[in-house]
Amino acid sequence: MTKARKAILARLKSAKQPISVTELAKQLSDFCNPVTVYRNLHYLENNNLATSFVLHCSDHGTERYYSAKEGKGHHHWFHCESCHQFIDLGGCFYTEQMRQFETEHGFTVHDHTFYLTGICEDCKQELGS
Amino acid sequence: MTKARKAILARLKSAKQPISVTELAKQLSDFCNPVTVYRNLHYLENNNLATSFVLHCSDHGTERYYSAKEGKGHHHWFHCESCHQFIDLGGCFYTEQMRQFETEHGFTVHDHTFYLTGICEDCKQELGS
DNA sequence: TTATATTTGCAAATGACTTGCAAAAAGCAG
DNA sequence: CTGCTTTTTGCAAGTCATTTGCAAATATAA
Ligand SMILES: [Mn+2]
Ligand SMILES: [Mn+2]
Ligand SMILES: [Zn+2]
Ligand SMILES: [Zn+2]
Repeated sequence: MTKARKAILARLKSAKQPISVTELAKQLSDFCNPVTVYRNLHYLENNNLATSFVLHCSDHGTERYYSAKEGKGHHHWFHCESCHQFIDLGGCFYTEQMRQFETEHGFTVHDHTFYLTGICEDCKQELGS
Repeated sequence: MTKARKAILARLKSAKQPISVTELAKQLSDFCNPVTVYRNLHYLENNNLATSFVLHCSDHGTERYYSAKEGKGHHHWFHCESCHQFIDLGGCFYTEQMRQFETEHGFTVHDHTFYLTGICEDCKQELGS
């Protein structure tokens, strides 16, 4: 495992929330090239060391966010469109319902996306109201 | 209301599922410019005549999909990554849970995204297995 | 119909993400 | 350690959805 690879994985592990590639590349900018970040994130995801999802935020547009995959299963998140922090909503609670949909409609689910966007408690206060 | 606007809204209304801007622009290509499609979709959404969401499909990448907003509330969808058709999962059933999350975490939800991706029944057969 | 406001097309820009290619680093055998 | 093979990296350039500036065309108001 190369040092760029190690650094990226370490950064993902130390984060308590998903990070966008843009942000990650910025943080590692004097360590490696953005292209290397992209390539290694693919590598990490293919090797089950990381997971990602695509989220659209009004300020930052559409980006892919990554987290390290350490034991704990699939989580869902709330994203604050003011401070851009994520709040963990806990483990996935849709497995049952997805099975239901599968039998009901005959399709096979490969993946699912669920997230909330809005304003977090702290930002509500800072922005008054 | 201009004729481009009317044509776009008509197309959205006649569709029984969300359409990507790319697809919509292609369908209306000898009628108006893609830029006009983009601009009018923004107009329609701002005026509550259409809704949209961003979805990532392995084949087509990340795109925004639009539907006409005719009475019926917010729906969720399954997207087939083989034939790229959407299957309606019915009206939104998360309002209750979102209120729950709001009180639990103190944030205010402005929007939410939920969708499934996979292979539809027909495509499973065609692709054997 | 004329004046004013809005919309359209075209060309160019943006921004996330990918790709070709040659140099650099990592793995491996001796 | 050393020479050799494989993988990874950086750089430049490309792709693709979406946006923007600007002047011409169209719609709306007077
Ligand atoms: Mn954000
Ligand atoms: Mn698709
Ligand atoms: Zn916040
Ligand atoms: Zn299908």
